[in-house]
Amino acid sequence: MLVGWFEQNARDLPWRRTNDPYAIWVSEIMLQQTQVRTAIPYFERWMRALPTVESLARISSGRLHKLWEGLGYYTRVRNLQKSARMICQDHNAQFPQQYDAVRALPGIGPYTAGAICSIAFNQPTPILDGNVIRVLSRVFAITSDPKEPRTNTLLWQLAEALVTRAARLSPPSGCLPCSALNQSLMELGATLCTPRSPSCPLCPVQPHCGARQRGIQEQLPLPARRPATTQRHFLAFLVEHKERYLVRQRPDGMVNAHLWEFPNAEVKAPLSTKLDATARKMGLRIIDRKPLCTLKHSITRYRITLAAHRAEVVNLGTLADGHWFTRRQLDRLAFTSAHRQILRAATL
DNA sequence: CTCCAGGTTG
DNA sequence: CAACCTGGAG
Repeated sequence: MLVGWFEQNARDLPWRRTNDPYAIWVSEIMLQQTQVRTAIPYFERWMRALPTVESLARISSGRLHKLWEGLGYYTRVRNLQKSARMICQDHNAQFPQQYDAVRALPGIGPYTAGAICSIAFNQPTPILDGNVIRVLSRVFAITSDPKEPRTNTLLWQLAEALVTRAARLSPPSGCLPCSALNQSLMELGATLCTPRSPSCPLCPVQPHCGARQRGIQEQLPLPARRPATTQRHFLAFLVEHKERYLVRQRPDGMVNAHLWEFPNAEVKAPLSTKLDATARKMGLRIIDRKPLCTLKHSITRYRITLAAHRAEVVNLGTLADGHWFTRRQLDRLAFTSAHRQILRAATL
């Protein structure tokens, strides 16, 4: 019934048009922490640029990060390449099919390993992501915190029982029952069994849904409590000289590692009286005290306000890690979303 | 505007 | 268990 609904209502997504485990792996990594709508154009561009594991293993770091620019969580893309190199070394460039070998690749945890093995290889491996947690919490009316170890174990057991039963039932010919079952659960969570205002009247499972019967579907699953946020303020400087712009690359091991950005510094106060002093410390002088743009963004628990100002160079030696690039060259570098926005504001 | 969602890692 | 990032919903 659920699978029947899925076969009638599945969205036509690019990674559903392939059974190449490499493509399915790439799509699953992109879909970690990322909305389907956002991932689609990235996936299509990626598969054109890097159609095989070997091409991923060989691509330069710069081009690799550019393909991921704007998706966030950039360790994902470095883990993709690290895994591709492991696959070339240890698996003869063939994507492994054993669950344990899949799980051993960096960036692949229990969810992603289960998703790849079930979707690409039709193995009865369970999956439990945010969508499935929501669907199972509601169908089985689980009122305890899904993050709590006992409840989490129960949810994994339910997911496993469902996919195992799907494998056992004699399938209609030409159907991949484990793949279809797991994708059905996720599709239901993504389209009908949504976090807020679920579309219960359209749901194929509605007659069997414990939460719906009790009228508590809107309250499940129990929301996670979130950490307190911290305000932070940054000043960034757009330095243009002879048609070139001053940028730097963030070092390994920090937030947004390997991505490019404009020179910037954290300041204590939002409307900084330290604007000139901050610039001077970096060997720069403010041209226009009116910001080129101000923008807000968040990284984990930090709420960041960033103001960008045009500036000029006073002392070139102070910014040791600076590089000068033309506008055209900047377009080939991977920037964080915040700094890509500065560039857009500057050259619009 | 604020709040929220979301897998893996160290 | 905190850190990682961005886009979308309300």
